[in-house]
Amino acid sequence: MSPSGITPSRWCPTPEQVMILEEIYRNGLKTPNATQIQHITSHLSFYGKIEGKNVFYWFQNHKARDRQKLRRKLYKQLQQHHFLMKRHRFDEHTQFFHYFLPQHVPQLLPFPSPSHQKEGEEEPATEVEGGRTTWFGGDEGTTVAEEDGETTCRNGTLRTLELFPVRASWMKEEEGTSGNGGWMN
Amino acid sequence: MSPSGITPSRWCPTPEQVMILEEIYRNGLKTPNATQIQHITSHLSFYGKIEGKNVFYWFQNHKARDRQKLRRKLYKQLQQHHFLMKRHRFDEHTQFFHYFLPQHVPQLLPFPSPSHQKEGEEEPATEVEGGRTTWFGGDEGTTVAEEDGETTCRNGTLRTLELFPVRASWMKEEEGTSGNGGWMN
DNA sequence: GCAAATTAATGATTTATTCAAG
DNA sequence: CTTGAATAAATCATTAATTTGC
Repeated sequence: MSPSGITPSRWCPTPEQVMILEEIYRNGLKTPNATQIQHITSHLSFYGKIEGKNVFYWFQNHKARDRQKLRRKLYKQLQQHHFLMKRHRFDEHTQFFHYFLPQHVPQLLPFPSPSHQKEGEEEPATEVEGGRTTWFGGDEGTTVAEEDGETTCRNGTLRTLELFPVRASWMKEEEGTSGNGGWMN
Repeated sequence: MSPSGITPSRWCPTPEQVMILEEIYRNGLKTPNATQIQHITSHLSFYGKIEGKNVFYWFQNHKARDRQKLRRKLYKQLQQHHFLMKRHRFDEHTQFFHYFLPQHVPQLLPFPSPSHQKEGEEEPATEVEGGRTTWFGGDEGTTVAEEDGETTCRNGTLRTLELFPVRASWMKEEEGTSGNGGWMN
């Protein structure tokens, strides 16, 4: 590659360029027209080499991956579709409330199968999770510590603890896939 | 510290819990789903009182403040480049200028709130703050057209020369068409 | 050294966006 | 055009660090 000198094979956006593009996108411009592309390009060229097609492709890819991500999320949530029941509580408008709506159903199925790609949308190439290793006890969630009255706020018993498998399989789940199971009761 | 019997009003993570949470985060888990939150919670409960919502909020806050930190950093970079002051001379009579640049670029980076200066960073004192996003709100003289899609071609009043052929389908919302309108250079 | 006063961190809530379905 | 669900941004509130005068 790079036959003549130091010509990169493809556009390498600078952090500023990415940031500005994302901000433009977030502000509502999802598909710029030609004029907009031209102007965005000329402004971004201040931060590095860039041409119109880079901007065009960036918006196309960004929008596509946005939709893809959201669709995958919705798909996973549809897998657990049963437990979308309304509860009426005083805090039902809070963020974490919506997060815990489903009860214990996520445990029924260990996890979404690693090969559950929906039709054409994927790219995850996630290294497959190994055994599901339900290495957590029967703790059922909340407040498992004993109530000894001691608040135990930042008890200084800092010792070299062996971290439990923090790079275990379940952590490798992709970001943004926050399916809502019942983590709160 | 809270004396015995007094329940602290909020979760006070132990150093072990914080360490483990940070380790998990660093290893790539930014938004745990409900099942993951359950697992983390039940394991962290070994080190002290904790419940699911604490884990949930911890990740939310940690991720948000990570982003915030990074955004501040990039903001400084942008600031030293004087991006906000830079304007291209030929922009000022164009559609792009009116509906894109002046209102939106200044608020590209919602930098930290002016009330709380975190780590010795001074307010940039840019006076371009008030404008609310008037993306498509041409209420005054700029009401030439709905300016998405066919640009200025409604009445046949093509005022200036077209820098780009503004007609292609990819301008609408259609991204299936890979044919460019000749804007690629 | 020691608390009151002040400031910085951070846990917990609220508000605004976003996408897509109805 | 409205609504649901998810979540990021912004904000509120409380705890911890620290400064300060004695």
